Amino acid sequence: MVFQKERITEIGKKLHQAGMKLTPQRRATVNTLLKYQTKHLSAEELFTLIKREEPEIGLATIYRTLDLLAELRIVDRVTFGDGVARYDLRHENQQHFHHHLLCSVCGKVEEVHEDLLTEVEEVVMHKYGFKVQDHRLTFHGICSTCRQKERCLEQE
Amino acid sequence: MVFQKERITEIGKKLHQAGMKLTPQRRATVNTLLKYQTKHLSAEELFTLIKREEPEIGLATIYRTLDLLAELRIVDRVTFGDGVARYDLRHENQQHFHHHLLCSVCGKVEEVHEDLLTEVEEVVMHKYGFKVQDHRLTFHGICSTCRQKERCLEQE
DNA sequence: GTGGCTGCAAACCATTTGCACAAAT
DNA sequence: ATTTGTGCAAATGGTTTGCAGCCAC
Repeated sequence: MVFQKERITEIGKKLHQAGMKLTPQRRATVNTLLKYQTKHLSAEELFTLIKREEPEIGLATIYRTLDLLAELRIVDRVTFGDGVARYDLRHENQQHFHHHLLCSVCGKVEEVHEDLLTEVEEVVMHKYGFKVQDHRLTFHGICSTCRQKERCLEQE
Repeated sequence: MVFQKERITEIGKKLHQAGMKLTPQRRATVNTLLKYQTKHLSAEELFTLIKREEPEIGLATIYRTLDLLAELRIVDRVTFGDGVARYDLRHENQQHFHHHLLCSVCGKVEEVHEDLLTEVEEVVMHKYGFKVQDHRLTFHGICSTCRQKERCLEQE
């Protein structure tokens, strides 16, 4: 990760603008989020990973940091229907939140970074007078890997 | 609601097909879901309402009924980011789940019943090899009412 | 020394589960 | 009789909160 350092500095700036500090705990949290970008980790999972870097950290601090980062729109909270919140780093300059493909066979979550919804949002604006600021889109279905496996089994 | 009775009978059939009964408690639950179709009620909210019809009912029964109805794809569980699950009746013959417009000012949730995503699902299929079975789409933004209010304030 | 930040433990609260009893077939 | 469903109370588990101490400016 070449960009990691600058990304953290940049996040540090955002924090300072909001009158807050980039403490070691927060740094470690952001670090871990960066390192496991597409993994959709829960607070508990993050806890385990962050401890390696910052062994004294408490789970509550992580929740508080994530709340903070969410408010500053640095991360987004996602839920996939199990009762656990997961945290995704918002990509830089990414205006809208990315989408997810949730495989109902293996549980894997893929990310889709194309926007795809510009037209749909036009419709929502014109037909419903609703000014879209953000969205959450998750497709449930079968991922390519699982589909291939299914085909193999059929051929037996 | 003219259609309510037949809708319940139909749901009763689905239950029987799965080897289960349409008990008074379940009937009351479905009734209430029908009555408050677009309200996105939580289990607790449903509990209060269902009690009017079936005062002896326990909250656990409602959770169990909702699980059952969700498995039979009669209702869908939705979450809007507060940690509470809400339950929406799936419309008859509706292949895909409807979308939601969540107003960040007043908190109101509107429903959008047009599909809107057929093209997007094509892309997901071809580019990612992902076979879509269902989706969850929520737009966050400002509803028409709140936008009008904002405009009035600006003019002062 | 004031204000934000932290760790810990306790509290919270939506949901689930165990169990003994009831209803239906 | 066996299976399915129910109400109640207790347990669960992710998340939040209160608080005393800590750190930086």
